[in-house]
Amino acid sequence: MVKESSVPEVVILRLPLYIRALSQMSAEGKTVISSKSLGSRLQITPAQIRKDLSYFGRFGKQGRGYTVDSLIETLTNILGLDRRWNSCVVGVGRLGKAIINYPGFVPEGFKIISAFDNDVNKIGQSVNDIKILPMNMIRSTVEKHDIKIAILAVPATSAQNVITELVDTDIKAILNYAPIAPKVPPTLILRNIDPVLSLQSMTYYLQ
Amino acid sequence: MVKESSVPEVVILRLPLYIRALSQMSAEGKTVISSKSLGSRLQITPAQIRKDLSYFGRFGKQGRGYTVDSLIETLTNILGLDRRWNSCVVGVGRLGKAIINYPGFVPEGFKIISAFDNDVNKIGQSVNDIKILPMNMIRSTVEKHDIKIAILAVPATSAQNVITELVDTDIKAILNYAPIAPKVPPTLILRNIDPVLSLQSMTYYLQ
DNA sequence: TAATGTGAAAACCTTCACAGCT
DNA sequence: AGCTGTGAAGGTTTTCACATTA
Repeated sequence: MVKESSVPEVVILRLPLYIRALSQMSAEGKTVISSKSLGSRLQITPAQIRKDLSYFGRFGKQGRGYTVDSLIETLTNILGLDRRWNSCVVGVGRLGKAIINYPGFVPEGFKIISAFDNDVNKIGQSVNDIKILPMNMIRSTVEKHDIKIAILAVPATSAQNVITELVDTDIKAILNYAPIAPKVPPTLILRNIDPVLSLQSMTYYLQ
Repeated sequence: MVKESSVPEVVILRLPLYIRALSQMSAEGKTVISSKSLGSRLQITPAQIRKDLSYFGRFGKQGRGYTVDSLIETLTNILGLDRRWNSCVVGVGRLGKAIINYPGFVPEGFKIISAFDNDVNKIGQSVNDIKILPMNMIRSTVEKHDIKIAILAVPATSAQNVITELVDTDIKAILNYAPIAPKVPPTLILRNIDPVLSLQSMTYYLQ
């Protein structure tokens, strides 16, 4: 059987964590760190950090550790975070508005270009200088502005339908806030943000 | 070595998903389902569902499947979702307000009882009928109202400090929205909601 | 017949432990 | 001396496959 990629997904999920911790350390004036010190900050074993990094190359110096800034650069590059990723918000209810407005919600590099909604009263209005467009303009807008990421903030009841619409566009990744487990073709990247699931599993350990 | 619990955490994380899908199916009028049909709705293999359930008992009937409503009840009971869980929001900025206001953000059984902030201008005000209290009242309020869950929506810079404060109260679980990997004692349950990490790992697959 | 429940196998991920480099 | 990079070991999770039962 052919493997899509040889890097485990769990490893990819940890890389942004490394970048974040390294950036803090850089801000604190550290120039070199060991896997041990990075690990203790993140509560991850040093061996795991070294193993994770080893999937991509050999970035450390034996006896010394890693150069903070160059490791940040390397990881940023691996994840493709050295480019700008245009995104859009679909669904401009309370949640959608909060997402568009929340400063630092969307980090450097992720630019929200447009917002879509089906509510006739909302269309034409602006949120944080982003004009709300009708849903039927998604396809053309996505194409025109090279939007690759959709942030989905519609009610659960319409989420699957909207996703089916999105599949038909140039959107390549969906950050889904609707509390459903949507079906997407394997070519599309999907991440779910689902605080309710987190709450509902925590209680098991509280009894 | 002693195992804390014999049920893998991944299994616990999937149970709320099962409840959700089963509830939908129940609403659709289905009374009996097989692991196959439940799995196809959630894109999980039937074997995994059967294995997961087998950690807790034998709930199915060979040749038939599972009774939807009784499985919902069983899982709800296992997770402790048949009780009410009092919670509080710490940090009433834009995000905190959105959390308090968002309908269905907090599902049945999770009741937000109080909100805390350190901003003198906010203290005394109400959001969605919940009065904002000063931080130094957390300890007593949590005790008084039997609050077990804290939803943390403070800025990243103060998150670790607030968590350290929370550790000293009767709070047993934290749903953390701050973009940090906080250190908590192993007695406290922690779940992080971190959309930024999700975005930053998605891009790896978009290149 | 149709589907569960479950040991055993396979796949996957983490940790160990140490050779090797600075 | 100190720390990386990495095969190998160990542990965990998923999948297989089938005996069993309604």
